[in-house]
Amino acid sequence: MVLQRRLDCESSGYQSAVMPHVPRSARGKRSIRKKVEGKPMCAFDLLATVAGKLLSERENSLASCDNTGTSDPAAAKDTIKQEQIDSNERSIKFEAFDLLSCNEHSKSSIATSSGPTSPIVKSEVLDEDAIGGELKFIEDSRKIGCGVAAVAENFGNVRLSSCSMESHECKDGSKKLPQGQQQTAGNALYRLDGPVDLDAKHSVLGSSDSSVEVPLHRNNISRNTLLPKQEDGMDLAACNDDDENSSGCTHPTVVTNKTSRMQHIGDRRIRKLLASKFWRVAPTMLQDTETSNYDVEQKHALQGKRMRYTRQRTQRNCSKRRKLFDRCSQTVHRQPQQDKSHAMNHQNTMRTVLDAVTAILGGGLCVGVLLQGKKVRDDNKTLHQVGISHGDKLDNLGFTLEPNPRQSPAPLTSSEDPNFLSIGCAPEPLDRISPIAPAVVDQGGPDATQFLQICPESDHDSVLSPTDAASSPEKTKANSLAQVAVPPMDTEALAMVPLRNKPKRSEATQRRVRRPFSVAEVEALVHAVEKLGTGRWRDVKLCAFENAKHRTYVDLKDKWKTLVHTARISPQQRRGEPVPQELLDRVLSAQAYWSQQQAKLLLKPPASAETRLLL
DNA sequence: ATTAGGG
DNA sequence: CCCTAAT
Repeated sequence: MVLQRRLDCESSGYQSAVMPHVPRSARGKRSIRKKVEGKPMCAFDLLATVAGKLLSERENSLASCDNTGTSDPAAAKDTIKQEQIDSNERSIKFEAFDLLSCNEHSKSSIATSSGPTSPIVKSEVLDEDAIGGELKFIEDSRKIGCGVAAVAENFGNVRLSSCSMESHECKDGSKKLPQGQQQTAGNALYRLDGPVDLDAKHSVLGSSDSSVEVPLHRNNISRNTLLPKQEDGMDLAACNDDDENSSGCTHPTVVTNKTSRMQHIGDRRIRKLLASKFWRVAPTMLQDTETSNYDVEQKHALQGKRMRYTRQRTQRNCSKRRKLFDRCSQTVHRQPQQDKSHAMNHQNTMRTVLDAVTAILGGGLCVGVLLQGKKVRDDNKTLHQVGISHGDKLDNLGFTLEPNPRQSPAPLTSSEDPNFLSIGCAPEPLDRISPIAPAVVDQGGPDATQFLQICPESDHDSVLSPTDAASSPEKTKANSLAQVAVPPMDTEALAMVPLRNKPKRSEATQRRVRRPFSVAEVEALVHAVEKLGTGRWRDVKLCAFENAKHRTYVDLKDKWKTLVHTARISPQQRRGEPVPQELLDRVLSAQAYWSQQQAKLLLKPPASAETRLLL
């Protein structure tokens, strides 16, 4: 069309005006971190406390009633004893993956006492190329989720202490962990979906270095959970709060806008499926007692819309489960991390604990916690807020058991969707590996070669270039291996243990994780808008962000909006990664130009015929 | 599904 | 980023 011609950015006559800064209320939540003193009790501590009491009591009652529950707490105790010896301390440092993936004995004991055991699903994972020669393993999902129970069962002897998500905590260099510990933090995460050999695991823990295990299943994690798929050697601790979506890995490349819209839509539809199906799995793996998704953000839950839920695809899943992870799981516990760990523990809410216990009990029982005789009502309160800390005597804690009104058995949906696997195993959907024409889309503008196509980040950080697409054997390999339609165990799946009877907001919609635009992305956006205009966001998306799955056209439109705003305010008022002034100037120019064009069109549409002829 | 705008 | 109305 007429407007398609390249924009001449010169002399738009627009002068940057310093606009009053409008504070954004929505911002900064993330940066608010409570400072904690003392030793707050974390969710798992309380969990162990309550669960221990509950389980022992339950056991007693079951035993008296004669049952088939041939529980074998001995095994669990053995394990813990060993740990105790190793640690040579009064209290045991227990890692999240220990809790959640330990021995089967405890699991079976729980399962037998609370109903039929869940069907066992296996996941097979292989990811060699990306990691550089790692092992393949098979694991039983039933091994998951038993640790808490095991610990709880043995609570009489053991006191748990746990810690927090180190790798997600780091926000800047100052918070960086020493090298060795970064590794360990990574281990904690990766090993969550790793083999379930307790002894071996502990030996690893005991040693100061365990680099061997670090890279395990990076792909799986990155897709299913939070860790970004990066080239190996990625510094876990270097990731910021948005680690799982670090957008800095955008690799713009010259590419032809070849993909048809049809394909685009189809792809999206598949991703929708993935997004929705994925959620049914994790709960199933753990207990067939409770289902529904944990509602993380109540605020949005009520207004949750189907589209909103599905649209966000894996990314959303990531963030959702990530949050759960933050609440419920921990990672390696080491001296220098104690403070931070406790800070995180503070954010464990009562609900976290209660839900976990409830899930463990599995029987239709609802657990409540009594603190000094008074029932803790607000589940959303932090343990600290409620007044529970390590300093307190555990005697102050009590519990209640109530019949659970709603017991909805989880549908064991181990998806049949072959694509389902691509989330966890396949590095890339096949439709993304299509060959790419060498031609460059441009009308011959001066910076034709600069036209950017933002490439997928969340899935595969590599640039989608012809060479890249050509040499990607791991893709087919991963796909071929992806025979079992079950996502690999991952940290977040484990963290999904705590489930709540949540009638409304069944979708548990959650805000997407924030993924700031990189300069490269801005560049691409600006370029595309310069060419296409400000009213064709779908085209902009297709043109410059075709492969950036996490950028919707709405995102691009919004980004443009903020870019315009940013360009108009003084540099001092700007935040985040600084955008080159040159880009901002182009933003203003393009904005002015296309606004003008729009105005012209509105003013004199009748003359259009003649105008076209002239042009 | 897209676009446009307010929040 | 989210939410929605209007296309």
